[in-house]
Amino acid sequence: MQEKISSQIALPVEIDLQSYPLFRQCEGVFVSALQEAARERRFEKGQVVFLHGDGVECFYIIRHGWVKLYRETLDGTQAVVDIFTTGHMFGETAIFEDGMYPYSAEAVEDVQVIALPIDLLKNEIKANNKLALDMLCSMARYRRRQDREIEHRSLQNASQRIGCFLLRLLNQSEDGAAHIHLPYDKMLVASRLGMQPETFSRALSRLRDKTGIRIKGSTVEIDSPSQLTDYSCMACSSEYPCKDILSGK
Amino acid sequence: MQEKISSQIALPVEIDLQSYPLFRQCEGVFVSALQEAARERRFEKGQVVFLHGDGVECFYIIRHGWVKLYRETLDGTQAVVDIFTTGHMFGETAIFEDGMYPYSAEAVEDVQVIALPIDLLKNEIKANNKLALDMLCSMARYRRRQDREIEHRSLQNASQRIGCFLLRLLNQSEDGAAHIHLPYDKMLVASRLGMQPETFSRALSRLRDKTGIRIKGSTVEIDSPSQLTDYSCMACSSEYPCKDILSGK
DNA sequence: CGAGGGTTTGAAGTGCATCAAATAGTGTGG
DNA sequence: CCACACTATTTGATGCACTTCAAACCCTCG
Repeated sequence: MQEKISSQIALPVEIDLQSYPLFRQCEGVFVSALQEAARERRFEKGQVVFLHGDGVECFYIIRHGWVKLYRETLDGTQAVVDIFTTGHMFGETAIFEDGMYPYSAEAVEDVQVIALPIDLLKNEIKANNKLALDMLCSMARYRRRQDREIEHRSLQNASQRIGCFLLRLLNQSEDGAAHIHLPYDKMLVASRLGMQPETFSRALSRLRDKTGIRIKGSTVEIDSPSQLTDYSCMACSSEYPCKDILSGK
Repeated sequence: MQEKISSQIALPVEIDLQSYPLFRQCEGVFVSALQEAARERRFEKGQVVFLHGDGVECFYIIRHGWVKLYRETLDGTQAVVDIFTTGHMFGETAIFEDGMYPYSAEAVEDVQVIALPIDLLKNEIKANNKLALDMLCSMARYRRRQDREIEHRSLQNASQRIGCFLLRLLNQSEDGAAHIHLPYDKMLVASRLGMQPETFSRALSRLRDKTGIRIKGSTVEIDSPSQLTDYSCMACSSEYPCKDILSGK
């Protein structure tokens, strides 16, 4: 399934970097240098953006589409680290690694990204304290997310994890919209939540029976979100109900 | 088991802060301000250092003993986030939280810590780019650890997790010492690894049978560490054999 | 010695994974 | 627009790993 194709389009691109939280406070010189170096690249579904261990030159901002970050064990099992979409940045933490990406990245569907040279970021962080602070905040946010992830994996059962996942999608859509659309196919949701597709299917049915949600294909209708939190957040140590940490980009 | 006793000793204390990686590059003024504000506190086994959600005033450096960081769910289950000993720092990430500790801390055995006012650190990070960079590195290190933790919990079985834990203890003792002592009681090791004490006991026996280690009470003798890596690192996506990330303080 | 924890062992239950097969859904070419 | 191919999803059956409950053992310390 993984193909590495080097014939991606890499064109200069117009982009308002200062609309991204990390660069909001940055000075014009740095931002214009970044903007000048920015290149648009497109990847088709299944294409690999970079592989774990590749030498690092760029970090990426997603303009459109979905990308999954994953790692592989010696025996070939794939562990999905995370799945990102529009507005999210990835690969930037390689600054603190020894020049290698800490995971692989693959387009989950056709995706359009901005590639930015990581050296520029690295140097600016060294020189610009505000950027360093923003980066610290962003890493702290990520850290909270990871902490919660670890907890969820050990304390929540499959149905509760799905419920929690749905609740976070609810939070992201401004209003508490009563029906939400799964962002990508169920197999991928399953791997994001660390379970098998079969388990996902069964766990989702169980969740339906317990919380009165309705499922039509990849759409989920939720009449009473509180019933969902009651069930899902029971085994979670976060504040009740769970505040969305995911949305931080 | 949790008692909150406010009658801890809090005495001024002499300490060479610059021997800690985070402060190595810091200027004299800041370091002496910190040193002046440093207070020694002792906690007996089972005593609570702070609770999740407490207002944050201090962060801590462990001088001697063991502290566990944990969170609790609504139904009272305790999830051990981590267990730290001499030289480690904890509570400092509260800088990026909204004035609350993100977990609770409890002395696992009698422990001696240095309490330092977190405001000083917060202000210095804002002013001192080098400190911010060191903090970034430290968070990146933590992040790698967490990433690996998530992976281990989903890909390794109980015996492999124990094997991995032992290997990290081996790395920490400079030579590849052939026998190591469990740092705290088995119940706690079990919860650190996210399993039940009974599971730990059984999994350790299985590990013994598979890798030829010998177990005498809380001492483990390892003749061939390579046999241990062969078995434990099989299900892990890190470089083989697993490099120690834990040791970063 | 005896009480009380930590640790081990046994038996039974639960949840998820795995393998296998049926079904639904999607896109393709005719 | 239909039939076909292919993939995603669901369902069933079974197995394994870990948990849970219970009891025995062991160790330490008063």
